[in-house]
Amino acid sequence: MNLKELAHKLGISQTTVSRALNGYPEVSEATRRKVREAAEVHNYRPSLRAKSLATGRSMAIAHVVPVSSKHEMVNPIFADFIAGAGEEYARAGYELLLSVVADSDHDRMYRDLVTRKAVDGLVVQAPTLTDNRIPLLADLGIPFVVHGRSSGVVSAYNWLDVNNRRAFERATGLLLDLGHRRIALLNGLATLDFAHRRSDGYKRALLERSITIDPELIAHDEMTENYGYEVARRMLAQPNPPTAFLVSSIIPAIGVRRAITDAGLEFGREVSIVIHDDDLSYFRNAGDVPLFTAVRSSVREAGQRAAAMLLEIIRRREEGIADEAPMQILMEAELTIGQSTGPRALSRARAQN
Amino acid sequence: MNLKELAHKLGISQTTVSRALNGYPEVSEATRRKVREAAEVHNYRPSLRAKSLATGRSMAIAHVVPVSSKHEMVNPIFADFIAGAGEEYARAGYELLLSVVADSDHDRMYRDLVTRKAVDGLVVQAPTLTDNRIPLLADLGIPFVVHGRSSGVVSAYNWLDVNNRRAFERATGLLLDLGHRRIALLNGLATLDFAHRRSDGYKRALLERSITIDPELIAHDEMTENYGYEVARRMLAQPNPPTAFLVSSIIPAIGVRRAITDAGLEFGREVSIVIHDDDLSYFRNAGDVPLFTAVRSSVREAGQRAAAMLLEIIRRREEGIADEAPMQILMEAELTIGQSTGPRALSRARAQN
DNA sequence: GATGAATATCAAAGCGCTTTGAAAATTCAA
DNA sequence: TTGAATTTTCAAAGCGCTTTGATATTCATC
Repeated sequence: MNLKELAHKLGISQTTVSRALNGYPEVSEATRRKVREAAEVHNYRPSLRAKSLATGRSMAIAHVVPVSSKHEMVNPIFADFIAGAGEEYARAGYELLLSVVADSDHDRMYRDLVTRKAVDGLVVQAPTLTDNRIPLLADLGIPFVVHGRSSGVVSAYNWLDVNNRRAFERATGLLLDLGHRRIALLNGLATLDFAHRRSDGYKRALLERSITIDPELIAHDEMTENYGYEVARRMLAQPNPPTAFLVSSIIPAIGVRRAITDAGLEFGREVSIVIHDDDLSYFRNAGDVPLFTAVRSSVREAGQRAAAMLLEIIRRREEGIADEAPMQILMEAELTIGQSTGPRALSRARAQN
Repeated sequence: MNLKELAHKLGISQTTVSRALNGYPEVSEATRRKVREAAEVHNYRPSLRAKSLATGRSMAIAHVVPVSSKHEMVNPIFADFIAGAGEEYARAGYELLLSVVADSDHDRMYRDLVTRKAVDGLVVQAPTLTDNRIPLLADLGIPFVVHGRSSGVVSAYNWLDVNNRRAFERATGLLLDLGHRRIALLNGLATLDFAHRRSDGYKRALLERSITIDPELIAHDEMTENYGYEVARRMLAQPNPPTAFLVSSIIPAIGVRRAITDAGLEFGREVSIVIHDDDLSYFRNAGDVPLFTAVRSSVREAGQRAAAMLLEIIRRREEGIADEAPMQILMEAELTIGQSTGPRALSRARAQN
């Protein structure tokens, strides 16, 4: 059933049917009701393709999720981010186009999506230190929002980010307050911008207390469980092992915990952990006293808000509202104390048994 | 730059340009080359919307991923499944449309996607025991592939599944061979079909050895880390605790492991675990001797093969090849021994210390 | 009852591509 | 050299919708 047939069936022009269904005012309530009923009865839905060709809008947003070219991995936190964004898109009648693409092909992918007019807007995930996707998209002139920031990009753009520096500065501060001096940082991939902001926060807190930074205690990699395990195991076997770990995600933190217990040490007593908690739905760090002490920021909420921001940008552009200052949201992480942290005094005492 | 402009620029008709770019034979090599070059220079890409309207194909596949309505969770294994499928789609020039929708809205979503002609095919995820999406899609007459099966659906349909029954029968058999008699099963949501097949395999293995099934040792829920932890903790505190756990995913298994060590028991010695391993990229159960003994089947490969199957079905339909028997692939899981299993004799001896 | 404004409907053009059926250009055989 | 066969190109129709500009209808006003 298409528009033509429906109009014919009703003995009304296509114009009127189209207007009736799209809520235009220049159609009488009587006909509007008749049209609505007929559409319902015959289960009529306008063809998306025809509609988007006619309107010039495709009512779709693309998320290009990077797949690590080395390891062919796709980060599970995207699942929650996309769930949040998808919710918002569904509400507004947008579709979500997902491309899983090796980092190296991102440029071509974005260019393609834009020049083929596949989508009305884009979300950029996991920006690197100087991410050339940002100038590229700005150049292509399509609305986009970055989840995170790219320190090396000077031009202004729309982004939504967590205050990673502050979060990690606070987390480090907490461990310092507990007396820890050898604090390991298990960070994400060194190419990613957020990892640098986290390092910055960590280092700033240490330097403020005049503690020299030991590069041996800093690791960068894909945030898998196994990475957490292997690095923690190695570090704990050192002559002067860390008494605390700051871990960029709950997933490697699970590995760190495993390494701690494997080494016969007591988690949260002899060795402390603070994590960045994305509030992943399958890894809720919940409970009265959650397992991990954490700086928490829901990635699902980030997805939802990034999507809302993008839709707002698109709306404004369509209404011809002049491009004002770019939209930028900085979310603060909240610190919650769990079972994974304790004073260093105790841990040293125990370790000396 | 659109087709008309490009054709005008070349002083050639749109027809010829279109044919040249789409590789039709009725165009001379000389003009084809000229057209290709010009397209390259002016960065011309045909508009997806116009193309799909003209051809009737939208070159897109939808995956509707269920979000648990109770808990608003989205399963991280979809990330890997979709990565596998996305790879295949990209290769064939298809887009992936992702809808994250509460179970209750699936019907409407599917109906919408089809009647609005948004996609050429669909993948059905996480089928329930008698999943009404299958007859619905068959009725709508659109190509689709089910990841998993639905026991209550009698009509034939295209699916790709792991032999869950066999896998769990083997896994249970292994634990029985090791002398375990109290074996707990931590399954997925009871509404999902795969959970029943796994239960079946488990029960069959027990009954074959005349071991009565203790419903107290069977749990069903969303496969989170916390679920594994809580259930295992409760079971281990029982008067007659299990000596082994069969766990439906590596994620709750991590929780089970936590409960075991929390209880002061030795993982892999006093209490054994066998998992179903989806080979998730961020939770690789790898190494010379992997952490968990597992029946493994890569969900990423499943995604890739399901996508390939769907594209083949679409291809056949387009070429007017008569609808033959539906396509069905049953993948066998492979059993690998890890550090998480040991004989019961030892575990009992230890437990009695 | 005539006039103008407001309201309701319509026919037709256009979105950017593919594809059909016809025409033009080229090749080949006689 | 000519006519048929073949190859190459083209103009125009059509995909299913929205939207423009025009027309028909209703209503209030003088």
